[in-house]
Amino acid sequence: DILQWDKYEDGVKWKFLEHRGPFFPPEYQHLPDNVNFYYNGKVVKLGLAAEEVALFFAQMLDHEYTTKDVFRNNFFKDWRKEMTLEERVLISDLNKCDFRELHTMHKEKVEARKAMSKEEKLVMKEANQKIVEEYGFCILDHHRERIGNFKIEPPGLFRGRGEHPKQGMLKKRIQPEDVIINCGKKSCIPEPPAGHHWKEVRHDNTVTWLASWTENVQGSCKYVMLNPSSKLKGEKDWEKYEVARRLKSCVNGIRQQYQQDIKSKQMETRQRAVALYFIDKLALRAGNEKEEGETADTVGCCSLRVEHITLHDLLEDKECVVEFDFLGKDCIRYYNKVPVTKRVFKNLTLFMKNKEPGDDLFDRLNTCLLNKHLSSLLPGLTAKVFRTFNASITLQEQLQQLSNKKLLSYNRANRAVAVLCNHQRVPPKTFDQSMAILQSKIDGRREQLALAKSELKLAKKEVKAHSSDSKLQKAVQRCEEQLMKMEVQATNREENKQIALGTSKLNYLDPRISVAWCKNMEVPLDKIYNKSQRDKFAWAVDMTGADFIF
DNA sequence: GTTCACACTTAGAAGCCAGCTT
DNA sequence: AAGCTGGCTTCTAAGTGTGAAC
Repeated sequence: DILQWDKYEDGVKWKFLEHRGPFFPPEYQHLPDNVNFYYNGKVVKLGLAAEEVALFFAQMLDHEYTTKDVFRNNFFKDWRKEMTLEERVLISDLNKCDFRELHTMHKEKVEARKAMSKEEKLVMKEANQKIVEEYGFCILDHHRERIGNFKIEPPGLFRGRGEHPKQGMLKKRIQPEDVIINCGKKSCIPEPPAGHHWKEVRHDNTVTWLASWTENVQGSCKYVMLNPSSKLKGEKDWEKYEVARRLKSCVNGIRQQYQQDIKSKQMETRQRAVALYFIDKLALRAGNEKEEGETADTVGCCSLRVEHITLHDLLEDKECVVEFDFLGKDCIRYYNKVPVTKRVFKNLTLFMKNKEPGDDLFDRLNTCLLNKHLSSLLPGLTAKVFRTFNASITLQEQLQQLSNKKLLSYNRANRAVAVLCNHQRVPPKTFDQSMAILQSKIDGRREQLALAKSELKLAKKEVKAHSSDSKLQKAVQRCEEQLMKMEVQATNREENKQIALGTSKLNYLDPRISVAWCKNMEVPLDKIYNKSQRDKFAWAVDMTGADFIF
């Protein structure tokens, strides 16, 4: 059933689609009378609009964001737009604003929520479930499917990543009048909230979204779409991995070709070949152009600048080393020292000749040209397929090599992929502390084991009575098992310190590799995938046997 | 060609909660 | 019973890639 993804004519994604429309956050309510905002030491009663935005800022007072100049300036500028004329005349300096009472009130509210009784929490939970039940599902071609993000994003202050020029700007409240509904012609049209109307109701079955609106900070479109567990998303996921498998069968030829292309007389071809070499070898992202000043300064392969690489004829006993140092997606730093072929090295020297640090490394190349070339080599091939392919093939090879210690091996293999894809995380604040605790537990257990062992020895010597013997034997065994478990946990945790495994698991690793491995190793699938991951990969669980090869 | 709009995937942070220890 | 921790969920920003308009 799942394999019928091409059952409709070109571009048609569904025949029937019915849903309740998105769920809107509650309207803002005025602050209680005893909570005050102060300007220049004096109480100022703000109007509804200005007060709401003030509270957004107040809530973030503990966050580093509110100390940054860009954030503060953007916030203040947008906040003033929400003020009445009178408020705007009065409030001209953010430094004279005192939000502390609002901040305290917010923290107390959070505390109060935490301190709720079990019964109260249950009431809340049930109310939430009712909302999910009502708004969280749709009917798509006879199937009831979960919607991913059925809630309209509440207003707040924009939190960009890294040095984002728009951080702190006001993200405005979305009204039904801003929202486009997409549903089937023959379905019930969702009812807008009382007294409101939709911006538009359309019936476009060539797209998969159920509702959309334009966000005011970046001017981009936001969509309400299905959950990853849905059939529609599952089919798309399966297709993605099938393209990657097709790449596997012709990657040798493609590699030979770009090695040849590096010698081309055409500069464009040579740049394309070197870029592809990086994308294949280092799993770099494509690197689309970005509008300057609109977002944080990040790059991918095609948008690398001269300042992002340093060439070393010799570095740490290796010849022809390229040192990469740049900010990638989400401002995650990519730092790597990579020995490359002489030919690549010579070309990079040439590409950098007579250029300033801020100039493009590949001045004749962009992602469009690269992808056009790739799709001529294999239909459906684009730059990002290399990431999927290299991630999945790495997992498969690693699992073959490390087939001894089961779960630890799987995590190691997963980790190798995460390192390749540069999926990082900030180590948890309490990391060192919790490692120390675990270590002391291990030490304690080790002592216990030694004790149990010597007791057993003694018992064997002194008494021949096997009843007490087997009891001690069991104690030793249990101790050993627990010790082993903790040691594995410690190794895992240490090796995972700065690495995020989730992203590759969810987006790059063909789940059929993992399903087949579980079957072969007799490891239960839930040791590898939690509930939502099993739901997302239901298609793979269904179709995969122990003999699957990527 | 170049730009822009659009639709969709990929991403880390933050929030939340169950289950453990103390 | 309270506090902590780690895993899971939610959130939404930030990418990729295509096709139409200019």
